[in-house]
Amino acid sequence: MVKVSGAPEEIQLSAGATCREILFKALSRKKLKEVVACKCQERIYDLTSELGEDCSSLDPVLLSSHEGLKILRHSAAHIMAEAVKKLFPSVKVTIGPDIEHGFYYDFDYERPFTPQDLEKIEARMAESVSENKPFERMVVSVREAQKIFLELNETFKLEILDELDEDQVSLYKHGDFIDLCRGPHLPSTGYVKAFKLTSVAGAYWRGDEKRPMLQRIYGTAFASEKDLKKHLDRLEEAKKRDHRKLGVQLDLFSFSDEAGPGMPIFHPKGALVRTILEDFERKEHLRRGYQIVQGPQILRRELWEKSGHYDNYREHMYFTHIDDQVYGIKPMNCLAHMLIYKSRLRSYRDLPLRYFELGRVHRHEKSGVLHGLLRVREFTQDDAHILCRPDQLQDEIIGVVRFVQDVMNLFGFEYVVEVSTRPEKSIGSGDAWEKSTAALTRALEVIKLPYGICPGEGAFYGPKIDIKLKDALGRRWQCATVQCDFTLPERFDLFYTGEDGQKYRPVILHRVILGAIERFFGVLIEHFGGAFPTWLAPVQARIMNITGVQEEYVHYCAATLRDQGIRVELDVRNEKLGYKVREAQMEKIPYVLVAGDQEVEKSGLNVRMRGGKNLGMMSIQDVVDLIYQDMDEPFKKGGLSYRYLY
RNA sequence: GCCCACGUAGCUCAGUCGGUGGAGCACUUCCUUGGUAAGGAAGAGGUCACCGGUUCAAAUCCGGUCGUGGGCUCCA
Repeated sequence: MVKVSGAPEEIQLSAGATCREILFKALSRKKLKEVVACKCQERIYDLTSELGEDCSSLDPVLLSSHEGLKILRHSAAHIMAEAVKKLFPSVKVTIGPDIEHGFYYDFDYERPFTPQDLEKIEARMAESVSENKPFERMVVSVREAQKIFLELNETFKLEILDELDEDQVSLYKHGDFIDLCRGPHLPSTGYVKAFKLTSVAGAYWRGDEKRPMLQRIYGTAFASEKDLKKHLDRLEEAKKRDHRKLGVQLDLFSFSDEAGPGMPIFHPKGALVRTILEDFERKEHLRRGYQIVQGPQILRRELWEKSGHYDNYREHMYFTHIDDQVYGIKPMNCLAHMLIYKSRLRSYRDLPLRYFELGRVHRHEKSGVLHGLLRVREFTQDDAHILCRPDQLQDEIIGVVRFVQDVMNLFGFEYVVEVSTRPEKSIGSGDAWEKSTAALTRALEVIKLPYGICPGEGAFYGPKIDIKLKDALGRRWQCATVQCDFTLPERFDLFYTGEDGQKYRPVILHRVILGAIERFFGVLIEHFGGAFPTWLAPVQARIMNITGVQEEYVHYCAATLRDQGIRVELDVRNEKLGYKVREAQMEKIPYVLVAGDQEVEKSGLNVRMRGGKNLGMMSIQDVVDLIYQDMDEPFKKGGLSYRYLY
């Protein structure tokens, strides 16, 4: 017997029955139309699959569900591959999975696809959809599959087959297009009601830059035109939040061809926001037992050799010469911190030592990866190195992760946590890697923070916990990170004197909270859509007069607010009030303070909040208190306390 | 670094078949003194990213360089 969720009774399971047959008995015709696959014990099957005897409960997978959408997109990728093969018979197909917001398929072809090609492919796909061809699943031996793909001259498929361990593989066929594929797929092509090809891009075969460059076509597909339109509208919305666009509009920062790519230039308002962020960080670090330090911008090459950077990180470094000496411009801040530790003997009583530096680093990032403020060549890290005894490691990691949580909550960020393990190019013993990886995961388990694992993604000197934030388009960017390092203490021969008078090696944690101020600022702009919370807003209030009569009064008001640390601007231009209000609104200034004759008479200001809400007239001191309260609000939740005043 | 697309005024964008470059906003001046998202008029503003080629003639066609965008790879 099989229990089908959503059906009133259990269904008799006859040998060789397919999912479709069982669902046919269990569900209404109307509901059945929405079903594209079924799920049994966390595995998803095609409707045409036969159910095993052990299947006791069956979940229909609806087209509108997350899983249904993935199947739809994967099938759309097949339909695209079919269309491409028809239009360009000499292409070779490779792989084509569904991805977060759509799908792609990589092709090997003698020339790149043009936007015009995409239109033709889309038209061909539409034909295939209207023919409503069934997807057929076939299970064959690897040998048979090899024969088929050899005949089709699909060499990439043969390569995949060679690497498979299984004896049997599944093939999917719709019309005359056949593909090696695990599935599952839609019952037929007609289910793909709404799709759009979005872009072409180069992509290396198997993501390896030494292998051939393939042509990747990206597309997206939805269960209905309405959903597709909603998605495209969301993309349009996201563009408005793009930090590069807002950076120009709000006059926060710029890039200049003359200065060079990846070199951000902070304008007064952007520089003020980051100054506040940095000021907050300095105070918060001091509060949490860190010590502020500062190292030089360039250090001798020999020191980079000693640390291992010269061997492992050289291609990302810039070098310069002083007299006959080669100096490396720092891409990381650790070196000087090591020297501070070494500058005197350390006792076990001194540990942990937490050295904090807002360190400006330079890294030679490949030209193709630069991206607004989110990837630049010069940036400032809120970097710290914690030197501690092995028995303190656990608590220190927990302290850092808690710090990250507090700060992310302050801004209201959602984040993803990942543990990255040993990469191919790395230094240190296997034992040290294992120990430090375990220390990281154990810390996350202690504070019950869910995490994923990224195999081989660690830094060359140790494993790490990464905390990633999303930008307006949902792309993930690494911000906070905690990295274990058992090798730097050895390379620098760091030690402390233990209780017994013997020498012991300290352990190092490299860690950042915001990560790079530049990147964090970029993500922050997108997170708030440019409307910074009052404590961070470069201009907190704009004061404006209605006519020239009140000009002297608004100058007085501005001076009064400024005296109490409020960041105010004055707008006394000969313009109508509506015009001045509109401008302040577009600049996303939290408070508009208006003075007309009534306000002058009563020594008050009329308060309009960002977004349009009008609070009416208040005394000047009440306005100051209101803004103070607004500045303090985000900190109350987390038990933090901070106010930037000048 | 690799693949594709793009580069016109401070910003957003027109510019046909190759024939001495346009609009809106912003800016300056003048008029207007107006109560919560754009009052009116006039003016100024460009080596069409840069270099080279084809042509009687190039923003426009071709090549190169630089930069930007979307990906790949890499990473905070």
